[in-house]
Amino acid sequence: MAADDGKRKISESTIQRLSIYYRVLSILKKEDIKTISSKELAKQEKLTPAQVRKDLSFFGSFGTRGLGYPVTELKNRIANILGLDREWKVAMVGVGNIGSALVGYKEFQRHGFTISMIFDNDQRKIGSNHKGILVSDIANLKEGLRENKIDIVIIAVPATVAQYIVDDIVEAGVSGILNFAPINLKVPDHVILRNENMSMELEHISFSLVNRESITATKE
Amino acid sequence: MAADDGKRKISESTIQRLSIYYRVLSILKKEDIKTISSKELAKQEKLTPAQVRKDLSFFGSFGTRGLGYPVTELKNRIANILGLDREWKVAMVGVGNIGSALVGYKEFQRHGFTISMIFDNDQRKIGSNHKGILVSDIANLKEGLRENKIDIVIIAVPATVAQYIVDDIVEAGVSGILNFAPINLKVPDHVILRNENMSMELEHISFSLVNRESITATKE
DNA sequence: CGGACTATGTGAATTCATTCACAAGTTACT
DNA sequence: AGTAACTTGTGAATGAATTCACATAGTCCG
Ligand SMILES: NC(=O)c1ccc[n+]([C@@H]2O[C@H](COP(=O)([O-])OP(=O)(O)OC[C@H]3O[C@@H](n4cnc5c(N)ncnc54)[C@H](O)[C@@H]3O)[C@@H](O)[C@H]2O)c1
Ligand SMILES: NC(=O)c1ccc[n+]([C@@H]2O[C@H](COP(=O)([O-])OP(=O)(O)OC[C@H]3O[C@@H](n4cnc5c(N)ncnc54)[C@H](O)[C@@H]3O)[C@@H](O)[C@H]2O)c1
Repeated sequence: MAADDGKRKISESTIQRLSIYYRVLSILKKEDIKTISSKELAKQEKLTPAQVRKDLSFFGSFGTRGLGYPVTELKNRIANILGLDREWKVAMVGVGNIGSALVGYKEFQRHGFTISMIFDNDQRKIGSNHKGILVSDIANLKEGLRENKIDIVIIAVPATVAQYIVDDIVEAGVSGILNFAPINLKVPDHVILRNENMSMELEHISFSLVNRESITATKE
Repeated sequence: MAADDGKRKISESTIQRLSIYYRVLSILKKEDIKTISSKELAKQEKLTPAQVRKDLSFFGSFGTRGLGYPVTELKNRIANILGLDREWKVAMVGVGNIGSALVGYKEFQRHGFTISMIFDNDQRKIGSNHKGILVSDIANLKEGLRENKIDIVIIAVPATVAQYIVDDIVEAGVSGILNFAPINLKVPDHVILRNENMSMELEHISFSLVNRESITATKE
């Protein structure tokens, strides 16, 4: 039977959870644990066993009844599903506060995302080295992305210029974008765009705090 | 009728969207636009008008039929719902790569989140200044949080020590935590914990890229 | 002031996601 | 080999979120 790569519709949340399983499995593997049941896997991350099994079942059946899932095998299989069994070439655009923090982030490399190019428009930065990567002139963005066959671009420039840059990135044929600017970028349908908006996370916290303040609300 | 603060169950996604509406409304206000319809508001962010109206309807009815929503009023109301009409006292724990980027992030301040304390365990950093904030010794974490009545803590320390620090934070009575370490932290039910996991976002992108590669997949 | 138009607010219908519950496969032990 | 104990994989049931569709209420302009 051919590789299982139909066009099933996988929900956003299932994808998120696959990442979570992957992380847990990596740890289990390091601890030299050979198998894990859906029950255990679920407990670690406050999910339900049924959910774990259902998520995995979308992609095949990897477990052994009565025993559980083989850790290493499942980890590899999830890596394959998530596309972590290959190297992704990543470029960073904007190497200011957040950009330079991210360039040095080990976790990316560990999951197969290699940042190999950096672009900026600041003359003082262009030509300099950041963690061993030469900062290129933003003027060369399109050619640079094409020549280096970049798969994914991380946007870490001010919101005001982000759309222009995204347009170039799309024109250069890149179809994966991770955006840190707090703005809704417009991209064609075939481009995968994800946004990381930290203010929104804080706002979620403040909402939750406000809407449960009653717990401690002793009048005055 | 008294302030509308029942215990309705608002979905995660509605809360996220409120943040989005808030951002759009802020821009509209700056552009001096007085009213906006659910249709327009939806279009800006690729949502449906019905969804906008439904989201807002959970909290009351702010619109005018035939006209739309009054921008300033709605913005203020959402600010109130999200708890952005007050100041939140925030502390940063760990001022390395990501921690120091975040300390200087203007957007937080603009939404009412004021970072007023920083903790670290690195002797070279303790006592120094980061964007005008004195770096305190992590040993003083609990007292510091209590004395300064910190509402929310941002965790930007290595994953290996994050849980210990969270335990202290919880003991200190803080009930909002934004975590950047790629680890599942355990907190009591009354504590609001949100995780920001950037690798997961990249993995989401690679998953999507792999699962639609067929589009450009001309065999070799 | 009246009629054409516009847009809200919301039950009802639908779609999507999670949980239940159990038949069936595997282990482990005697 | 037989049996007790586990745990998967998955349809069916439930629950949650989104979308539909329309009655209702306001605007706007001549
Ligand atoms: N600082 C944070 O912690 C943080 C957190 C989340 C999101 N963000 C967002 O990330 C983006 C960058 O934030 P920052 O704090 O790093 O800002 P920054 O000003 O420190 O960095 C921006 C960088 O982009 C470069 N740049 C500006 N215009 C450019 C252009 N046209 N082409 C190429 N490069 C250009 C600048 O030279 C600078 O190096 C902003 O959109 C911000 O809202 C920042
Ligand atoms: N660098 C990034 O772009 C990035 C992105 C996302 C998430 N993260 C996560 O954020 C965390 C920090 O990453 P980083 O790159 O800033 O690392 P870093 O090593 O640059 O910074 C960590 C800081 O925490 C301090 N620290 C260590 N142990 C401590 C303790 N017990 N008490 C108080 N402070 C302590 C260190 O002194 C240092 O200042 C990690 O968990 C990392 O996975 C980093």
